[in-house]
This record gives sequence, C-alpha cells and structure tokens, in this order.
Amino acid sequence: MSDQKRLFLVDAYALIFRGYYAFIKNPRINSKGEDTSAIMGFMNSLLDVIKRERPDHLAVCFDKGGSVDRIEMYDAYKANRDETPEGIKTAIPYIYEILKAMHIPIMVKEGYEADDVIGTLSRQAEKEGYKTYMVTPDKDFAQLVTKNIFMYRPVFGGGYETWGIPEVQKKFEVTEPMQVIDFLGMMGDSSDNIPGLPGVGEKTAKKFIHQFGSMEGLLANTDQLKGKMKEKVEANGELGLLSKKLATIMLDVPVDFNAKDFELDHPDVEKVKQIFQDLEFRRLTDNFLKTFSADATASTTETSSTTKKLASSSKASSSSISKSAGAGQFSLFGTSTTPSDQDSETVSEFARKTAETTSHFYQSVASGMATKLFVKNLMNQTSVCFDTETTGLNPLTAELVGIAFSWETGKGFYLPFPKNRDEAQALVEELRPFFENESIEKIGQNLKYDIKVLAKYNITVKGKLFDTMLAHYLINPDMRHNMDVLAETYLNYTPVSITQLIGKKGKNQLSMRDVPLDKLTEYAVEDADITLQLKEHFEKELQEANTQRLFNEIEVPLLRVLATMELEGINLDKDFLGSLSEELNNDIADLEKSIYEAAGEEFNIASPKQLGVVLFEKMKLVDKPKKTKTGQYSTAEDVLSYLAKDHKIIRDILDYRGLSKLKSTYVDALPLQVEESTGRVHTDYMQTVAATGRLSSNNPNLQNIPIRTERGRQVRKAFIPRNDDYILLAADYSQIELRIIAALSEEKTMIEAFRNGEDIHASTASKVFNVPIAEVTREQRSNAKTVNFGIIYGVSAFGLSNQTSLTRSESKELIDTYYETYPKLKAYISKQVDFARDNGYVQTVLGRRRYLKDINSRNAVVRGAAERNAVNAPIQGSAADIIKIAMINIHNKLEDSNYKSKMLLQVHDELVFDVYKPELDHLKSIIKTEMENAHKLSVPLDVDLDIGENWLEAH
DNA sequence: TGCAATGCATA
DNA sequence: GTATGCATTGCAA
Repeated sequence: MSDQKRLFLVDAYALIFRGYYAFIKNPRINSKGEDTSAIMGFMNSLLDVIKRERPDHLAVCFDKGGSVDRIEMYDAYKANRDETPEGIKTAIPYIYEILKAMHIPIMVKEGYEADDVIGTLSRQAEKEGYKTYMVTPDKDFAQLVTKNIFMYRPVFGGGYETWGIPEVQKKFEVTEPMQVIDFLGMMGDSSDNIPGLPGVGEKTAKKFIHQFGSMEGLLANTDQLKGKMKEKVEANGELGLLSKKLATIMLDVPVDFNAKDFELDHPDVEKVKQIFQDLEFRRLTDNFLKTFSADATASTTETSSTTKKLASSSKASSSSISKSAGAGQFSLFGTSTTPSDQDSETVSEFARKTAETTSHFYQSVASGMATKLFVKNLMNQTSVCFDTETTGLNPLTAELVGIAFSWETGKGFYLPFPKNRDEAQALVEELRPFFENESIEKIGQNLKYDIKVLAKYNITVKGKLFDTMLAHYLINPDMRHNMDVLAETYLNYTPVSITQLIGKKGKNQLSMRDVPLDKLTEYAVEDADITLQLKEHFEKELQEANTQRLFNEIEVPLLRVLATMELEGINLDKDFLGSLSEELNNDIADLEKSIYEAAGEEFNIASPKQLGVVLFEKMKLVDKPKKTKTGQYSTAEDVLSYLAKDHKIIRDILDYRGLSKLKSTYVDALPLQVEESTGRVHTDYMQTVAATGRLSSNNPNLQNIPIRTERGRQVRKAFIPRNDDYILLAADYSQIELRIIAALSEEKTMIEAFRNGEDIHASTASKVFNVPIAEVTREQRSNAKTVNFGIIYGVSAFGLSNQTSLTRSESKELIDTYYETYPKLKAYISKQVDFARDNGYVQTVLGRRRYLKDINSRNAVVRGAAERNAVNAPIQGSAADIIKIAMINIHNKLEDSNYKSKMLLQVHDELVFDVYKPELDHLKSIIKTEMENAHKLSVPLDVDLDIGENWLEAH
C-alpha cells in the first residue's frame, strides 16, 4: 500500500437498497415489528469496508430531493422508479443516527444526487493528492475513474472489486473512462429512466463507441450507419444528446472537501451499542465491536471481553444440540424433527403430501461418538441413498456442507460438515469405508454431481449405483427429470423447495452454509428419503420396459466415465485466443466498411431481415430468392455460400457473421470458462436431456466448437494437450448413422458399398443418377449427400427442395429414384412408423425407448413430426448407444492398466484424448478396437484416428 | 431480472 | 426434415 492518503466515499442509497433487497425473501423484523433489513444490510457493508480497508478518510453520501437539474432537463427522469419501500424510509433516520454516533461525516446537498456529491468530492480530493475509492455497485460511476479515483464495488457472493482505468477500459470497451457517459447515453438505463437511443443495447453501444468514440461522433457520422439503425439514430439525435447529459455526473456541486472532517476517528461505542441493542442487532453488535477493537487504539478492555463472551456463548449454543434427542439408540444423535415440531400451516385438503403432512423421522447426527455409531450403522446396510449438500453448483469449487442418508422410507440422517477444510476432510475419512465399500449399493439423484464433489475430497464412490435421474431418463426421456417433478408425478409429494431455504437465484441467494441446521436437516434428508422411494418405483418400471441392461451396463457405468472426463478438463491456450480476438476485431471493422461500400448503404448486417432486403430487393443478386418459413428471405449460411463465388459482398457478409459469432461465443467466452483451480476447461455433460440418448454439453458447450469455416476452426487450435509429453488424439466414427440405417434396414446395396469402403455419397449418386462412380459430379454427390441425410432426419420433398437448388418436383423425383435404388430403406421407414403407431414408442439397438404420443394425431403437421421422430430417434439413439459403450470400455482399459492418457471429450461421434506420447501406439489400438467393436452390426463400423498438437491438427 | 424470439455453432 | 446450447435483443414485469 502506498502512503498516499485514502478517501472512501460511500454511496449510501445504493448500499441501502442493495442491503434491503438482500433480505427481501427473509426480511429482518424485530420484536417491535420494525423491518430492519435495510439498516442491517447497510451496516454490514459499511463495517465490511472499514474492516477490509481501514480507510483513514471516510464519508457517506446521500441524495436529497432528487436532481433538480436533471428533472428540469427531462421530466421523466427517474419517473418510473417505484416509490421507495417503507422499510427503507424508516431505516434512514436510524442510519443517520448510527453514522453520527460513529463520527462518520454525512454528505448531502439538497437538489443533488449522491453521484454528483461523490463526483465533486473525489475531484477535489484528487487535487489534494488523495486516492479516492467510491463505494458503490452502480456502474455509472465508472465515468469518474481516473488514476487516483477508483470504484470499490461489492460483488455477488461477498467481497469487492476495485475498478481503475484498466478495468473500466476492459468492462466498457472504451479508451477513456469519460466515454462511459457516451456508452450509457447510447444504451440508456431503464432504472434511471434514461431513454438512450432506441434499438441500441449494450453490444451495439460498445460497437458505436469503438467506431465513433462518442455520442457526438456517432451523430455526426450517421451516414456510415445502415438501414433501420440509421433511421432510428438520425431521428433520435436530440434524445441521444439528452441521454448523455442525464448520464453525466456533475462535478460542481457546492460542497467542500475538508480533509480534517473526513478523518475516520473512534466511534462512540456505547451509543452505537445502544442503538444496535434497540434494533435487536446481536451479530452486528459483535461485528461492530470486533471491527473497532481490532484497531488497537480503539479497543478497550470492556469491548474485547464482551466480544469474547459473545463468541463463546454462541459456540455453546450450537454444540448443545446433541443432547436434546429422545431415548434409545438415537440418544446420541442430534435434534430430530417430526411434523409435530413444525409450525403448522394451513394446507388444502387436496394438496399434495408434504413433509408437514407425512410422518417422518429425520435426524441430524452430532459429531464425535454419534458419528462413529452412525457410520457403524451405515456399514450394516446393503443399500443406502445419499445426497450431498454443498456451497455451490460447481463441483470443482463446492465445499461439502453436509450429507444426507436414508435407507428406510420416511427415515433418514443428516451429517453436517465443519467449515474448516481439514476438519471436513477428517469427517469424510470416517465415511470412506462406506463410500468405498463395494457391496453397499449407493442410490442418488444425479450421482455424477455427488461423485465429483467427493472426488475432490479424494473419495472414490464404489459399489453398485442407482441413479433415479438416469432411471427416469430411460423410462421417459421426453420428460424432465428433476427431483421435484419426479416426486410430484410418482409419489404425489411436494418436497421443500431449495428456494424456500436459500431464496431465488440471484444476488440475494444464501449459501447452504447459512441455513440453520434443523431446516437443512429437513430439506436434505427429505431429498434422500424421496430419492429412495423413487428408486423402488423406477426399478419396476425399468424392468417392465426391459431397459435394466441399458441402465446397469450403459448409463450407470457411463456416469463414472463422464465424471472422470469432466474432472479432468482440457487445456486451453488462452494467449492464443487473446491474439485471435484482436485479429477478429480488426477484421470485423474492415469487413463492415467493405460491405457498406458494396451495398451502397449502411444497414445492420446482423439482421437477416435487413440483409435479405438489401441483397435480394436492392441488389437483386438472385432471380428467385429462397424464403424461410416466416416469409423472410433466407440468408442462411448454405444459401449465401452458394452465391459466394460470384459476389464479394456475400463472402464479406458470411465472414462478418462468422466472425462476430466466433468472437462473442467462442474466442471471448472460452477463456472466461477456464477453471481457476485447475487452469483447464471443464464442460458438464448432461446425460438426461437429449431425448434420443445423446449427451449434451454445457458450461461451456464443447460439442459445437466451429470446424466448417477456415476462421472458425482456428478456435480448435486453442485446445491443446496438457503438456509437451502429451498429444491430442481425435477418433471419429465415419458415417455411423448411415451405417446404422443400412444395417437396420438390411439394405444390401448400401451395406455392400460400406463393406467395400466406398465413398457412400458418391456411391449413392452413382446409383441414383445412373453414372459410373468415377463420373459423379460435385453437384450430384452433394445432392445425394443431402438425400442421405434427409433420410436420417425423415425426409420430405418439401424439405429437400429447401436444402438444395432443386425444385419441389425435382426433389420428389430424386427421392422416388432414391427409394427405387434402396427399396429396403423405404420399407424400413414404413416399418418404424407402423411400429410407433402400434406400440406408441420406437427403440434403439439396445432397447432405448422414445415414446411418441403424437404418432396417431389427427393433425397432419403434428403427426408428421412424430413420424420423423420415429425414423430419426432409433438412428441417432443407436449411434449414441454405441459410442457410450465404446467410452465405457475405453475408460475401463485406461483405468485398469493405469494409463496416463485420458479421455477428454465426446462430440456425438467423436472422442478426444490427451495421449501420453509413450502410450500412443497402445492407445491407438485400444481406441480403434473398442470403438469399432462396441456393437456388432451387419455393417462394419469405421473409425478414423488423427493426432496433433491441438484439436485442429488432430482432425 | 427473466423470458421469448431469432440466429447460428455442432453432430 | 433430427438432436442440442448459447448470444443478443427487446419486451414484460
């Protein structure tokens, strides 16, 4: 820290509002019925800042009477603000009083907002050589940042971030913090009712700032804009300038920075204590005393002893829980809760069952002897349901808060975990014999998550597994599989929702850690109890649908494989993506210019609507432009690429589109997804969302990394081996879906082509167009390829003509010829549809079912969709089955022989590995063998292997 | 802040 | 025509 004096200016209302809404779900009401949420929230923030930063100068700034100047400029200014909540109004006098008692100066000026006061003071302080920190979450303040003035922003989940010039430059993509005003003026601010330019959002505003530097620059150069956007901006120039003025924080408020007044001195401890006591703040009093006692000069013997007393009494109360339980074997356990313990709520007679209406016996387990006895009991079971409660959703960073267990309907135990990592690890160790026991079955809902969490505590979950989410996925893949829905559907029971415990997601959400033990016990054990009950249910259903094998031999083993892959992650070359981002920025700007020139006007290239009009009406690039369902001109990638060779503008547009998408979705987004603790990217494979049986990938989605375009595939270069001893290996199935349909339909002609290793699309073309395979033209092959894919998707002449340059009747003819060439394919398709009509479902080679409720619909459109599903689902699903088998077998071989090489990614028909170079030959052979022999079909499966220093090279 | 619509990346 | 996930915009609360 430099010896420069530091001034902290607190934006009072911003923190008060923030504090108030943090408790909105659970308002703090004291015994006098006063809502103290706002005071509590504000004081917590203030003490937090003092504790962390120990400022030498501090003031708190308030608004008073609204901004006279701004209202004069624009009478709607802040007009859509709701009336200040009652809980905040009543809080203000208290906060003033507390601040006075704390000897903290309060700065207000009638007719000015806190922003202006803070702006003015910070500039004055800067002249006197101070470093100023503006304590506020409000982004508007970024305009005030200089090399001596910073924003000190509370962030979600606790903590603060400091924004200096570099942070502001990065956040707003500006060169000067002052440009934040232009940025806000352009995009507007709905909470302050700053109108902004219509149609301009965050992204467009950033683009404009980049291009024109300021609002004035934009308005002076509207000739460089395009279409609708141009019209809108030109028509709203006045509004833009007004918005900018409204967004500008004033620097000439009549207030004076008098350093001496702002010095942080010792509070009147007694007085503050008295106020807090009146408000019934206990923890806050404690916090306050600690904050000021840690400051050596401020502490007195009295305050420090009080602190100690408070601390020890709270500890005693939390450990006393263990004594209160009933008789018998549970006497050592913690509190138990039964319906009679709960505050009863009125429940409608017809409502679903809940914990309050159902008899249950849920207990928390105390530490020490109780835990030892509990584990002993646990080890005597043959089948146990468990559910981990953690501090977050990311298993790589989440800490265990507790684990719930149940092995008997209506009964269960909750084992709370200490916050201290070593102590938590010690408790985990007590449970190790259970988790690593091969003969105790483990039941859970979404076990992949629990397994990953436990893996971070060095625990491998062994033994048979039953995952209710996976079970239900096989029972009905089209439904959703979250536990609440399952409980309501199958058990007619409504569990305690997570939001009842920790609030809605968002800034105000509590951590599991903050939930009182009794509540958490109810919640967590209930989940385990319900999951156990669901298992009983689903076991039968799996049997009835004949999918136990699919369940036990594929989905469940795969869950461990996926957990391993996700924990492993993949190495990402951030620097490479950084430089790619800069290149893209330049190129996008160049392309824009060139497109506008060619078009003779400016328009929004990103809007397909405007683009269609420019290309097909103004420039008339095509005689008969293709239209989309909605009647727009189609500007889809394939339509445009067809025109690309004749028109530079098309090439530029395609590049522009690709580049913008590339930058925002991949190049800029991926580096942010790198996990700090591992330095790698860990995707999450969803095993139960794709109705066909495929996996899906998210956070980030690594199954849609570009490959088709030259620029796009550069992104793949960023995926690299873990280090120089490793190399990436990609293994992909060649034409697996076509091979499957050939095999299932027993279409000899097609099977032969595959057996002979022919290029299947060329082979199809040669037969359909009746030419020797060597003479097939590019266009013929391309059309044949389209039909081949069309068959997989459930083809129609209409769809085909949309995909190709063929007319509807030409398409029909092509399809007819195709079916003549491959008669059994046609028979197979009819057979699938018939099967679905008779049975209500279709299935894959391994019996994975998909139910098609609309297959007999009277609505032809709806029915048609179901029929296409009847054809496609078994094909896509069988391919998914096969690669899943391969993954399990490969994984097992890698583990059994302790290979250093790891499987990293799955992209539907491709697997990516990080191969330890000395193991390369072994790996190649294992991977190829396992993939090609995962499942026997009458058509050989063919796998291509490639290696490289990055994912692109390995292709 | 959350949602739908639109568009686009993959297999 | 199948199956996904995600970024952006603009509207509804």
